[in-house]
Amino acid sequence: MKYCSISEASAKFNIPESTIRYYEKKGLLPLIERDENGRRLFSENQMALLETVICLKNTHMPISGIKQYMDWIIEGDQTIELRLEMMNNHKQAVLAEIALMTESLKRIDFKITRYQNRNYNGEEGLE
Amino acid sequence: MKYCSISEASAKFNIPESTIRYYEKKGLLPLIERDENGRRLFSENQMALLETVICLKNTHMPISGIKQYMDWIIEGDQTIELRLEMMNNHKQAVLAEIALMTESLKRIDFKITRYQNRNYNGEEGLE
DNA sequence: ATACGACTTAAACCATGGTTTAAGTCAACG
DNA sequence: CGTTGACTTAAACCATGGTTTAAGTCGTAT
Repeated sequence: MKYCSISEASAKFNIPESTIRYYEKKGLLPLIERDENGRRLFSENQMALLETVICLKNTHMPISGIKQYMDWIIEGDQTIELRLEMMNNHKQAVLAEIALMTESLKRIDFKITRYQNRNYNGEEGLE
Repeated sequence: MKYCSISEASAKFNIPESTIRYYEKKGLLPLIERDENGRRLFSENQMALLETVICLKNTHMPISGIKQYMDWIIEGDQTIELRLEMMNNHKQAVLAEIALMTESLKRIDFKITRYQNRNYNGEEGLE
């Protein structure tokens, strides 16, 4: 099994080392091993967990939620129902956010079109 | 022309009055009129501008960016090119963010499926 | 030997985006 | 007349999510 240093993990996922340390301190990355000098060793399992953290972060789950999820993973199989429910809820929240952004983007597109055509016919106000 | 009070604007867009005041203080809502007692009066134009602020906020434009856009609106037609460029750039940023969220959602969906089927065949690690 | 680079820690610091508080003004209602 | 409700202000406060700093340890290359 190959292990990664923090710099390799940082480079692989393109996030600062300081952020990885911060995540560990916040409990998002439990069970990270250390070498004989106290340096973090990321196993493939840990790299997968880090990728999961990033994935949840990309979809705007708060730190507290990610921590809860990670705590449940560590607890083991008896938390699968809880994790399933959490991911289902999160999925709905993400879909709602994407829908809101997509809707807002329509209005932005409308502005772009208006600016491109300079359609100011007196009905449009200031914008 | 009908005017709205801050409480009506708050109710219409479902955001706290304190947030509207904060936006005005930050320069996102310029030229708001006042009645003889100093209370804010939102014209239809102002309501449209507030909706624009909310739209940009929904798509995660920072306050500083929204302020720049509003400043350009106040400046008038000579800033149309700048506004067009800004909205085009912002649109690309929003599309990129939606793409990232959509991609991350795929991984979440994969977890959901795995939890539903309880497919733990020894190759999956802890999750 | 020493200096460099990669790492460690705890704690301080920072930006962003609001929210809350305290103190006050005004108009209308009982 | 007084109190209630809707509003005003400036300033303090807060949560979130990191980032930076300072001081130190280790292994390796010169």
